[in-house]
Amino acid sequence: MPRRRPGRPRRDDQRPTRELVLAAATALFAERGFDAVSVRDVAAAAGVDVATVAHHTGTKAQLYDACFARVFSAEREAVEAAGDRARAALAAGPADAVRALHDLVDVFVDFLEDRPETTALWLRRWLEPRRHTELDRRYAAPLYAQVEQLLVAASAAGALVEPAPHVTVRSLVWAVHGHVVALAAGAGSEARERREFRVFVHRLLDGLYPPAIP
Amino acid sequence: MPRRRPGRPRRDDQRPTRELVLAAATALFAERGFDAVSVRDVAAAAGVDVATVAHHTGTKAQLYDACFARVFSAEREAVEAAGDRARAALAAGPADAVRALHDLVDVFVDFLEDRPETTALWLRRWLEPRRHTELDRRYAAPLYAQVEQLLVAASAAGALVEPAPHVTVRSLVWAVHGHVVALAAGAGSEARERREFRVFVHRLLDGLYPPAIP
DNA sequence: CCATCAATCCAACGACTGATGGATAATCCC
DNA sequence: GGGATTATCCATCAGTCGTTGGATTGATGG
Repeated sequence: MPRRRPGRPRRDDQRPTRELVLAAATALFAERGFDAVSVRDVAAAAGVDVATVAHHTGTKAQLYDACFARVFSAEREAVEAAGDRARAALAAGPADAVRALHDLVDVFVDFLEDRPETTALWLRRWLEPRRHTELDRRYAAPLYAQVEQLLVAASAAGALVEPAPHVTVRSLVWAVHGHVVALAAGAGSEARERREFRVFVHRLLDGLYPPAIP
Repeated sequence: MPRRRPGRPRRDDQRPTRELVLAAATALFAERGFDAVSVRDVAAAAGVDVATVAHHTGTKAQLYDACFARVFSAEREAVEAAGDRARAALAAGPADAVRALHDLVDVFVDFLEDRPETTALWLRRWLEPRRHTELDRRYAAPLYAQVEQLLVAASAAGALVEPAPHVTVRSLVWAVHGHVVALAAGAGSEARERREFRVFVHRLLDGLYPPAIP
């Protein structure tokens, strides 16, 4: 390992240092949590010095927040893009709306399956008593509202009263998180688990909110 | 605050010290997690010295494990007691089996609503990459198997093929955890949230596995 | 070519961590 | 009563933590 001397190397030859640090920190925080990761760990994983981490991302808490903002923004963008497609289908009629709802949920499941660190960070964040209110407002609430709106629109003649849509959406999201955690634990065939979970989700939607057009 | 001198006070006048320490540690670990709680924090919360904590519960890791064993054993006992009642009803016929299934789920929801620290500890434990396999084997798997067995027995003529029962049970459990976290976040009326979540759960069961006798 | 600035590393500070050896006092058993 | 045991606290150790001041090197702009 060539010891790098102080000064100013590493520029333009690869990704900016800040991105290196954020990627390394995200992986570590997702795996071990805030308190079990030291800034020195992050620095070592990124191949830089602790002071360089501080220079680019400030304090440890700010680094943590930056990781969250990065991951959750990606999630929200993916869901909102699918939401736009769903809203377009909504105008076409209830049958298309039902299909759009299922597509939206599929996008969400696909996203979290491909990026398990998102689930890990979500769960860790929910466990922080101070943070999760702000988290709910900035990321969860808009996402939930989108699925909820689609749920109501897709229900038969909009006559949806119970179960309350927000409860259904929340439970669905948590079921996905549980699915991702189970996948990470690696019990059984992964492909089969993925398939069966999708069956569950779609049956759940159809069972709770029967399509208007059978 | 009367400074206690060394020696041997506190016996028989209240709960044993070990129980005091475990209760304090459980509350702290559930709220902040393993790494954010120091042994000194636990000692202060229990009103004893750090060395006393070590004397009764060993190292910090052993203390953590003791808290888990205590909480999860209580959970398993509650569910198994309800499981026994359910198995008794099972012999009476499919209609009673359906009711027994709903009762079992209600017991589970009640338990976690009353003891939110159980959910917090579960989630934290799932996030530990090394631990959750053993956790799954010792606590989760038997619990899941019990609900799963009841699910199959309660389904119409046992013709249950999909969605796979274990996926349903896992999703149900995670939905309950999400419900408890949302309750802790304190959004909206708590009584209403509890009621609506129960509606959701029972509709889910009826929708996915229609009772044999309508 | 020189002044300015950005990026990096080294070294260190004070605070806190988990753990433990040893002193002290109450209880138990004979 | 007196030794043995148990329970408690005090003091301290070595290690790690997050953070920062300052030195060093390269790029940039005139």
